[in-house]
Formats: sequence, structure tokens, C-alpha cells
Amino acid sequence: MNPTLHDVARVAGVSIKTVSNVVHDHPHVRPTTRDRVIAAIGQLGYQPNLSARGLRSGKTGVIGLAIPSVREAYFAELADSIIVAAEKRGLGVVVDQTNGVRASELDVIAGRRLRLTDGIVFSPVHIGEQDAELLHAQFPLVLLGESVFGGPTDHVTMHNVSSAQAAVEHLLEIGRRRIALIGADDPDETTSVGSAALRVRGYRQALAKAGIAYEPALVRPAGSWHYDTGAAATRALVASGTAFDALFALNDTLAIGALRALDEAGVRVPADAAVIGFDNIDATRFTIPSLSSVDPGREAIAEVAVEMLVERIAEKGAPVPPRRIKPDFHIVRRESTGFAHVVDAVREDATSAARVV
Amino acid sequence: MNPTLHDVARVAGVSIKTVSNVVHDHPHVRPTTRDRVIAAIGQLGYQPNLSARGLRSGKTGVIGLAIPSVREAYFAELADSIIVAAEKRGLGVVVDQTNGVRASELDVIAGRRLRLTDGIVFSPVHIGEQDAELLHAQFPLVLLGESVFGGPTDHVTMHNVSSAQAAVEHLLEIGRRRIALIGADDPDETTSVGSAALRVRGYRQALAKAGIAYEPALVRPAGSWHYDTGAAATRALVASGTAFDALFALNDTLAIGALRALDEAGVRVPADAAVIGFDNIDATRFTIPSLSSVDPGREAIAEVAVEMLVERIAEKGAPVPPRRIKPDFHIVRRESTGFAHVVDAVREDATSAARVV
DNA sequence: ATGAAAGCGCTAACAA
DNA sequence: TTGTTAGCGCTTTCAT
Repeated sequence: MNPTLHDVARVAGVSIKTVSNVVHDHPHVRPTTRDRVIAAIGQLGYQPNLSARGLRSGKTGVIGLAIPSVREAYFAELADSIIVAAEKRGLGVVVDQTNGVRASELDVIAGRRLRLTDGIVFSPVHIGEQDAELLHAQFPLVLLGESVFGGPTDHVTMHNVSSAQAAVEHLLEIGRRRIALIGADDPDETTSVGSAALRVRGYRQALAKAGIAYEPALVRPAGSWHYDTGAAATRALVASGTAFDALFALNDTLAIGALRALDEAGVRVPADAAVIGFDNIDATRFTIPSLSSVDPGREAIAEVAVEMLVERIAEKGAPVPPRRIKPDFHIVRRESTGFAHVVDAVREDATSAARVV
Repeated sequence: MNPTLHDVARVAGVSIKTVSNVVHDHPHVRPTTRDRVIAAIGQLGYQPNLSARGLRSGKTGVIGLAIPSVREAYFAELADSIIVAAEKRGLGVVVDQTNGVRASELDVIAGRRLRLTDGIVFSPVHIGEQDAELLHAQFPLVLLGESVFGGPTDHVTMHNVSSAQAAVEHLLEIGRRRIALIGADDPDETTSVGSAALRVRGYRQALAKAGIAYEPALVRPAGSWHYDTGAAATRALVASGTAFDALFALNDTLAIGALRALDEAGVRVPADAAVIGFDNIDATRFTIPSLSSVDPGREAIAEVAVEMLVERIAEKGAPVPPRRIKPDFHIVRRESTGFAHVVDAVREDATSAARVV
């Protein structure tokens, strides 16, 4: 059995309160007493029982991170950033995967998952504006991702519309006019309330501003946002015979699948079709050609999300009204839209380079 | 305040023992009583307090996963598999990142991290054979990765030597003779005890069997195993002027960086140099060209690791002696070693395809 | 089939 | 400055 406060107290010849005071660095402990207690702790290898502490304090020191899947590159990088931000504050992170299944997402909101946590950072896929009612969670909650307008919870989101618009404007700036998009919501699918619609809106705004007509044939659904669906959507686009000179993929994984499908079809990137993705995942610097992308400020998102969650957890009395934060984004120009490869990654992208171990 | 067993008992007009019996599906509860209790639970929205349960039972229902970084593709996929395997058994997973720092790894072993867990699955980088002494953890522990021969803990490892040998034999089979390797331990670095040495051994065995002399100039260190270090090591290899007609990268991330560097140098893959990686991460099917790799059986590793850990957690009395398990590996042949691209991913690689959402 | 009560290890209010 | 003690919510033993 592990030693307890009582054991330490006995060995040190003091009461458990004194041991507790030492453990918690309380003042008003005589140095000699402190030394004796510390010696006893060392001798016994005492470690506080976190279940007992949790029961007593109502805090576990662990937060939950609910994401579709850590296997998707963007979420892996997000999880990394969240774990780093949490560790800075002495918190552990339990990772829960919803697989984008709405029922699982509702379980997260209802508190039926991730129970041994003080609060949850949640990146939903199928919970949206129409679900504002549901979002009154009984625990500290910070939402990531697309905006649930007017919802009752803190929210760290991205400039989905304006950054997508900026991505398309980048394609327009380099002279492209027939810009395809992959990753749109399937028109048959009624449940989707995610980022897709917002990014498509940005796409349409950019086109409208440039006086280019929206062409439905250029906008392709992809189902989930993975390599294989990106490749499949692109193959379908090519097979359709619709001419295009640029491709906006709604995330980088789709874009990497698209690069592959374009290569198979003999479409040169960027000569025949420029490509831009979204998320700026690590791999974008090493595809062939390297992939231009929208950097949504992932580290800032994670840092802010954890900070807000910690504040909510510490909150007493009247709650602060829900806050909405959108970190800055920027467009990263690489070979897939005609820009030179930068070998020195640090100069190109200080944010991710800083994390390279 | 959340409702407790007492609240439920009061509302249902029974004692807390009876509520507890209902919650735990104990027999010997009269159906009418059970219904009343269930109604009260529903009415109050009762959820057991896991801290209290943990304090009482000594179990938290959470396991720890300690890996270098979830940002690295292989570990992201491993974490996914571990989380899935744990969820099947009703367990949560706290993810801890060691960043491959030895001091952090020692903290994991000493139980100074990941404290609110019932046991830990640990993939160390800098803990090896010479540390067998240290590995007497005071909690259930399952090690992943390179083999700590004779250690006191359960271990799920890979056939590092024989699978690396098989990878090189694959390159030999397609007629390559000057096979470079990137990702070896830096000769100046004395702390490394990871998979690198074992995989290099497999490389040397394959060469020896084929009667090919080992050439140190073909074997390059890369520091950490990332895209950028793979690219840098490959650039250095090319710049050295040492002729080579194949490249074995000790993991896929290195290999993807190598593909990029080879492309920059005008070396065609596989015509001028065939390339094979290790891990068979999702991205390998979508690089240009697609990347041959060693599939180490990640899902089986995760499943077995969690199963062993659960057994250890449940263990009473005399412990079962430490077990060592090595799931099967296999070589996946793709374009980078001259094999045709298979569009239908399901046929090519049933294991990972099964997980595609 | 159900109830009463001890106690898991800790924190913190109160006492000395 | 240090000690005593109640009680967090649950599980479980023992009684009934």
C-alpha cells in the first residue's frame, strides 16, 4: 500500500495537518519541522493520492479534449498544442474521440463522456447553431471550430469565412479564374453544420468580389476530410471534364489527396492548376510541390482555449458572459501556388518551427 | 451541487446501499424497488462521482499513454488505436508527451507523471537495456517499442531487426545494391538506445546475407525522426557525392522528407533511387510517388498493449512473469520501390483501411 | 432484499 | 506554529 499523510506524519512525528501544510507550501511552518517532514516524505516515497484530493477539492487536475480523431493531422497537432498548454498549468489531458458522430458529440455535451475532468475543450463537427439550446453544459466548456452564433459557451474559433476568402483571393491574385473547391457539404447531407459551409461562403464572396460567376460544377463534396476522399473528389472533378485552373481544398489532408489525384491525371501543379489547402499542417512543407495553405493560428487557439477553460474552472459566483475569440490567420504561400520553396523552415514558418523538437 | 447517492436514496425512499446495488446491476433487488431507484436517478440526473469511486476502489478508470509527441504521425495513429482499444473496455486515456527527453521518461517510470491513472502504456525513446533496473515501476506498466531485453515489465515490441532486414531485402530483390540509410544514431550521441540501432542491425544483416560490404558513407544520422531532418539528411547524402540507388528511411516521416529532398536534387524515385520507409502511416499511400513501408502492426500492438495492461491492473496475488509480444509485420510495396499504385485502398491495406472513418 | 455504518486519503475550518 | 476533526461520495461488510 502507498504511504499516506498519516504515515508521513507518524514518521516525522507531527500531525497530518503539518504534513499537508508542507506539501502545499503553506507559510507558518517552522523550517526545522519542514525539514523533518520533507525527509519523511522522501524516506517513504510519499505521493498524494489524487483521487482523495479530487474528492475533497472537487478538482481532478485533468481536462478533457474531445475531437473527431487524433489520427487526423490537424487534430494531432491541435492535441499537441493543447497538451503543451495544459502541462504549463499542471493539468493532464484526457483525449476522447467522437469520430464526428453526432450522438457521441451530444454525449460529450451532456457530460456522459470524459467524466473525471474539470472541464472540456470540445471541437464539434455536427453540433451547430441550431443546437444552441443543447450547449448549456453543466461543467466548464470551451468550444473550438466553427461558430455557434449566440451560444451560451466560450468559443475559440477561426475566421472561417474571411480566411477562406483570403485563400481564394490568393488564387485570384496569381491570375486564376476557374477555381474549383473540394470538401463542400454534400447537398444530400442535411446534418452538416460544420466549417464547410462557412468556408464555401468565403469562396463565394471572393468570387463575387472579383466579378466571377459561381459555378456549381466546380464545387465538389468530399464526405469526410481525408486523403482518400480528397483524392476521390479530385478524380471525380477531373473526370467530369469541367475545366479548372486552381483548386481550393477545405483542409490540407484533402489537398494532399488532391495533389496525388492531379499527379495521376497528369495535371501539373501549379502550372495547370494551383492548389491551396487549409490548416497549415506540418506535412504541407514537404509535399511535392509544397502546399500553400491557410494558417489558422492553431497554437494561439490552443493556448487561448486552455486559458479560458482554466478561468472557467476557477470561476466562483456570477459567471462571466460567454466569450468569443478568433485568433489571427494568415496565408502561407508555397510552391503549389507558384512560390519558391524555402529550405530554411524557421524563416518560413516560425510558429511550427518553434515546436520542432 | 451534483446529486449524490444519498439524494437518490432519499427521493426513491430507499437506502444508499440499494441505490448502489442498482447502479452496479447487483442481483437481489426487487424489480419494483429497482424501478423506483431508476426513476429517481433519471429525475435527479444522478451521475456517480468518479473521484469518490476512485478513492474508494483504488481505480480511476483511466490509463496513461506516454509517447514522445502526438504530433508525430506514427504516434498520432498509435494514440488513436490505444484510445479505441481503451474505450472498448470503458477506459479513458490521458496522453502525456515526453518529447523524447530522458528526464521526462524517467519521471514517467518513477510515477511522477500521469498520476490519476490505473496504469501506463509507455513508448520510451531513451530508456533501454541498460536501464532494466529502473523499470521496476510501482504501477501497472506496458512498454512499447524497442526491446528492453530481460526487463521486468510487459513489453509489446516490433520485429525491429527482422523487419528492417526484410525492408532492405525488398530493395535488394528489385535489384538495388547501393542502399543508403537515414535515421541512424548519431555516432557522437551516446544516449540513444532506441529502435535505430536495431533497424541498422537488420540493414547490415540483409547486406551481409547478400554479400554486400557495409559502407559507412551510406549510413546517415538524422537526429530526431521528422520531415525536416529526413530532408536534411538526404540533402547531405546527395551533397556527399556518395552514389546510391536506394534509400531506407528508418521511419516514414524521414522518408517523406527524403522524397522531397530527392525531388529537389533531381533524383527520380524509384528510377534513380528506390525508397522505403517504416511505420506505414496513412500518408504513405498519398505521397508522390506513394511510399513503400514496413507495416509494424500498429493496431495489434495497441490492442495487445491495452489488453495486457488491463490484465495487470486486475491482477491480484502473485504477478504473472513479464511477457514479451511481437505482432507480425509485413512489407507494403508501393510506387517508391517500383510497384503500381492501388487506387482501392481496401485491397491494398486492409488493416488501416478498416479504420478510415 | 434492504439498511446501517465504517472508512478510502485528503483539505480546511477551527482549536489550542 | 501545530493539532484535531468533520466530511467529500462512494463501496462494502455486516446486520437485519
